[in-house]
Amino acid sequence: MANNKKMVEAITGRDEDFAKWYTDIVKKAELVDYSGVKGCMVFRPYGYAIWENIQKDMDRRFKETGVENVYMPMFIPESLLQREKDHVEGFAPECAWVTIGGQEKLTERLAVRPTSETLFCEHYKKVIGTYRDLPKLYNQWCSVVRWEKTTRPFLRNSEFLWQEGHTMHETAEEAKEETLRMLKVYEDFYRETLAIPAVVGQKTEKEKFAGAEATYTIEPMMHNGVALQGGTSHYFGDGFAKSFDIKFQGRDNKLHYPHQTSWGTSTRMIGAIIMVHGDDDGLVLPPRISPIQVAIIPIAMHKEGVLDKANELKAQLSKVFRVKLDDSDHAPGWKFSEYEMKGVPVRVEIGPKDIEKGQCVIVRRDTREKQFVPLGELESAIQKTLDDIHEAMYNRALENMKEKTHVATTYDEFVALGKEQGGFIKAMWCGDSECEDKLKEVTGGVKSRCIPFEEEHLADTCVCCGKPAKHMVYWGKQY
RNA sequence: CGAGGUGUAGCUCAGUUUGGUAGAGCGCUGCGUUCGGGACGCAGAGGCCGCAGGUUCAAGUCCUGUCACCUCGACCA
Repeated sequence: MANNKKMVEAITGRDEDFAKWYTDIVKKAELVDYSGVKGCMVFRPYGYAIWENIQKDMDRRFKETGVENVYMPMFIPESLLQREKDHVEGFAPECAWVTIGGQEKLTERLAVRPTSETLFCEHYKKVIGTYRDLPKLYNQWCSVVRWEKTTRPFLRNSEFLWQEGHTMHETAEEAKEETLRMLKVYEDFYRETLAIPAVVGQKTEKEKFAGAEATYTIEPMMHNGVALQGGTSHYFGDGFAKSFDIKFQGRDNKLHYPHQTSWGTSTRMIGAIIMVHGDDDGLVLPPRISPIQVAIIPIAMHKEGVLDKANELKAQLSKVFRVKLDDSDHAPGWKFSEYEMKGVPVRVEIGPKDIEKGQCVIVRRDTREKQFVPLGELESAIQKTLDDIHEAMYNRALENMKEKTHVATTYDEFVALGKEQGGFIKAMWCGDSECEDKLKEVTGGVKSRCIPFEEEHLADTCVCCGKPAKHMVYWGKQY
């Protein structure tokens, strides 16, 4: 096989057809399978293992801030969903409804939860009585259902797995702090665990969550210049508390409404991993969530001692890493490609020549860099390589994000960038949603992503209407 | 939800125009030879042609309907 040829033939080139490349990876890396219901997918072991590793890491981070896990029912009576006006308007159009139970028609139809604010509120009403009951910091891992028109694995599913945190606080300040604290948890998780950089900031009025007072978001940039809403954190004020009549007796012996937050991330993060890090040969998984961190490939394993040595390495490395020894009778070259397609960060090759010299070969997935390592130093070499890979993956993603971030100071610039370049566009904005509508219209889908925490002053006037600018906004097309 | 496309073996697809015995490559199973970038030989298994109706002596092929998937819009995590 020629040196510069793609190693894996089964996957469409990334720059050739990004959408097809994405679907190829999802299938070939055995992440999911389609089911008989539109937009509902089977998580295969390898795909689910990624989710489990994500859960484990995030869950630890949540709990370190004092969050407790709970589980709410999956059905929401229609009357309950309707208690908060903006909320129901936002979600009712994409609800799945249960109207029959067994043989009986239900007197009130039940929504399959699209999100659980209303259920948490109903419960909080019962368990919050005094300021001593606050804060309440609950999270649940579950699936939710939204009847989407067009679906894509991980990015847009009818049913998807996620976590939703819902908290109640004594004061608005505390709730606001919590909203930003959890956004920071997401940001840290993306950087430290997924090796994905992102823009963080506040959603505009038009883009904020149904029923929220403020919505914050983390927006990573995909390799093809399309943004993805990677997680959101909402401050609700006491709006839901009023709608649901949740009150507590304060330190002043008077009744008060508590202040609320919610925050969520979903299996969409797996889509982000694929689209930020993947290459022409398949997945490239961040080492910290990769189900297999080290794939051991024995070379000429029929030869005396090879398999024994490979097993020995496996036993030794398994104490520290997630390890797979592939002793199937596929040719080594086949195995190389297989684990590259699945994004395994480090491959260890061990063959007769290595054993003779007391060494082995380690190869990193992201750069394919090969390294001969004495067996005695294998563990530390792998640890270092995994850390290096994480670092390099983050830096490449950051580079891509920077490269795809443009500045527009005039309307014409904005339209040209939006139509031709993709990526983020930084531009000033007056604060009117009419300008958001117009820019989206003329660019074919560029929307405001967020107002970043760190704004720059690029110009005095709105890029769209020319009125005085209030904010710098990141704009872009999104999944 | 609008426009277009596709459903035939595990996968990629031919066969549909002109109705007449279900096909290829890859993969899979067994045996042997191989093994440092998707090895080779021989022998095999595998299909209610997405699903439901209809037309016909006869339907993968024609007609209705339906479901799923893909691409592009509108909507959304």
